[in-house]
Amino acid sequence: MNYWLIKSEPDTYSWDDFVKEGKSMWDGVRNHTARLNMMAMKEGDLALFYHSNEGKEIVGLAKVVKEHYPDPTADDPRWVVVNFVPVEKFPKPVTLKQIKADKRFEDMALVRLSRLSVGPVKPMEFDFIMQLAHD
DNA sequence: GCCAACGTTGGC
DNA sequence: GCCAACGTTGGC
Repeated sequence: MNYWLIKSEPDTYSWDDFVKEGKSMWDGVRNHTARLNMMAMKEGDLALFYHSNEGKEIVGLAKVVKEHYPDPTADDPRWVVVNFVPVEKFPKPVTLKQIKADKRFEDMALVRLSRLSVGPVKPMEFDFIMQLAHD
């Protein structure tokens, strides 16, 4: 089981939109590093759902229900999508500010590669986030 | 609105 | 194949 973090601008696609749809095809990723991460995702992997730009906080948890397949919105068939379903909305969203202030997250991809839209999360980091999101 | 980080493009 | 110029993303 691996853990991930996926970013979305809430103006474009928010957590509420995601819940309303019940399922999401994560399309539009046009970055090679992000693509590699998507291709490494397995069914059942968990992903933190982050609101970039507006909010700048991790708002909930999603689960991979379908592994990578070609992105129907792309000209080039090498771009891929993954399907997610919502698992849980966090009672206490974890803000980027909190994460940056906490030494346990200093090596986190979210902090070090701020522009990466789909990044890995270490099991320890995932556990800490889950604690912050629920206490 | 600015700027840093990063990716892409195009001239050489 | 290098690198400068430019565009985009995302935090502040």
